[in-house]
Amino acid sequence: MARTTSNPSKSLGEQAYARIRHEIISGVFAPDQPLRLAQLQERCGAGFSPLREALTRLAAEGLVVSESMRGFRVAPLSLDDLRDTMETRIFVEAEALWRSIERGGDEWEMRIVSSLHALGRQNERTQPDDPDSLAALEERHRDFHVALVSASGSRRLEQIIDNLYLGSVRYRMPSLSNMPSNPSRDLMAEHGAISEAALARDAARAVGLLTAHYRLTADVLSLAHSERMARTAGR
Amino acid sequence: MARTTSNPSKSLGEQAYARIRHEIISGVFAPDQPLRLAQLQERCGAGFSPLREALTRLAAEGLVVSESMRGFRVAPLSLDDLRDTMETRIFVEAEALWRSIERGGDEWEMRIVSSLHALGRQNERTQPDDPDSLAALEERHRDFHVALVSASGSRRLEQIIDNLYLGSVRYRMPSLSNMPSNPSRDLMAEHGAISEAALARDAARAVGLLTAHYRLTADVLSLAHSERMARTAGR
DNA sequence: AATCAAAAGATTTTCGAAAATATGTGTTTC
DNA sequence: GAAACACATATTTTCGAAAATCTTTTGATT
Repeated sequence: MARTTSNPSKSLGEQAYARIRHEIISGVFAPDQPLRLAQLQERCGAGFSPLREALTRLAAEGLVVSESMRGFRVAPLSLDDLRDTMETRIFVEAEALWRSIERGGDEWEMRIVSSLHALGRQNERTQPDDPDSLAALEERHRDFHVALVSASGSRRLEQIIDNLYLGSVRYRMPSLSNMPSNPSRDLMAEHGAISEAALARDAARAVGLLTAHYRLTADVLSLAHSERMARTAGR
Repeated sequence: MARTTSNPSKSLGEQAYARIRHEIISGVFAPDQPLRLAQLQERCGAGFSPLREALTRLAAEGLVVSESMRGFRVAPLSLDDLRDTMETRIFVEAEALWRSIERGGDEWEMRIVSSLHALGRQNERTQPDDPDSLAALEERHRDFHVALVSASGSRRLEQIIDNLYLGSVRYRMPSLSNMPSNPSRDLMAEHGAISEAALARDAARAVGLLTAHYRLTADVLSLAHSERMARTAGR
């Protein structure tokens, strides 16, 4: 079979999955937007079977919703879901961070240091109007937070944290592009302080700082989401 | 199209998903067993597309694993996974129970009382050699534990609890059928005590009892799993 | 006997036509 | 005008053949 675009040694289903996933996260597909097979077939260059497979998988992850015999839609966003997701992240990641501080070794410390460094570098070079560099920044940001909790010793907690991150990232992406440089907030300082407390094995302080970091983020995103909803409703 | 078996107003994909899910949980398909499309096609009477869709969904839920270009297998079981899953259940359900005790109203209390009652009834009439009644008992057991934490107010916690239950139920099913009546354990008494503490709004006691209940279960299941592994390895 | 290559076989993955279902439009009836 | 029905269109869902890929067997060579 002739691959129209490229051959990254991945099945078409995998490619379609990755692509649709990315386009939902980055907002190309808006919340609640119907995902029609014919439309995706053209866009992804794949047949029905791999597309349905990709959508089913995304539905299981919570990025799309599927109604029997009526196809798929991008999963909706809501203020309630944002708050719930962020509070649950705090609850789970606080525990995972605590355990990581107790159990983490050199590898864990190295991962924190290096991911924090990479986050800072990407932060310097990111242009607010360049979607690619924003996506890269988000990736670094995720890597840092994953690194913090990566020594919990629990595969299950890791999976839960992954899924909760996925549930929250869609609220952040539009904020990133609309808020070039946040005035009253020094994100790198917050990240640095968390990292410092974690490496000093001060679990209580690290967890407190992480919690505050997420609560602040939740507030910022809530505001941005509400404004976006108000703007969209008036169209 | 002529449905060979029945028409429960569900798509073939849904049917196949429910069936394979049930057969993995109940042990018809053993851990690590390859799931070949041709075999499933015959057994489920569905074509490739709905079957792949069902398997993809089960893979996202963690019941099967998928290797690119090499198909699907039933997800393996392990002592580590069992321990991790049960400890994570304790962590998450303890929080959800605490919140439910704080927030639950009449509906929550009614749900606990009625599901406990139904669990007791099913417990009386269950025959250890009847797979159907064992499945019904497991269903009642699940309903009771879901009821306990059903007033947490967090959709995310509920989803996590659902998924963790799914991750642990496969370890319980074989134990149920091999241990007709557990000698040193009165499960109904444990459930009754948890229910009592929850309804009395004694959060600390309820959480303590629930934790002990799950720890005991984890120990029993660990033992049973180890014995099963030893027996299987020597064949 | 061990090693490797090519062929044969088995299995997964993809495609597009056909069936099943949902949605929209117009017509009739009251 | 509103409800009810039939028809036409749009969309999802399913099927089975064909292509792509992996696995095993065969056979030649050292």
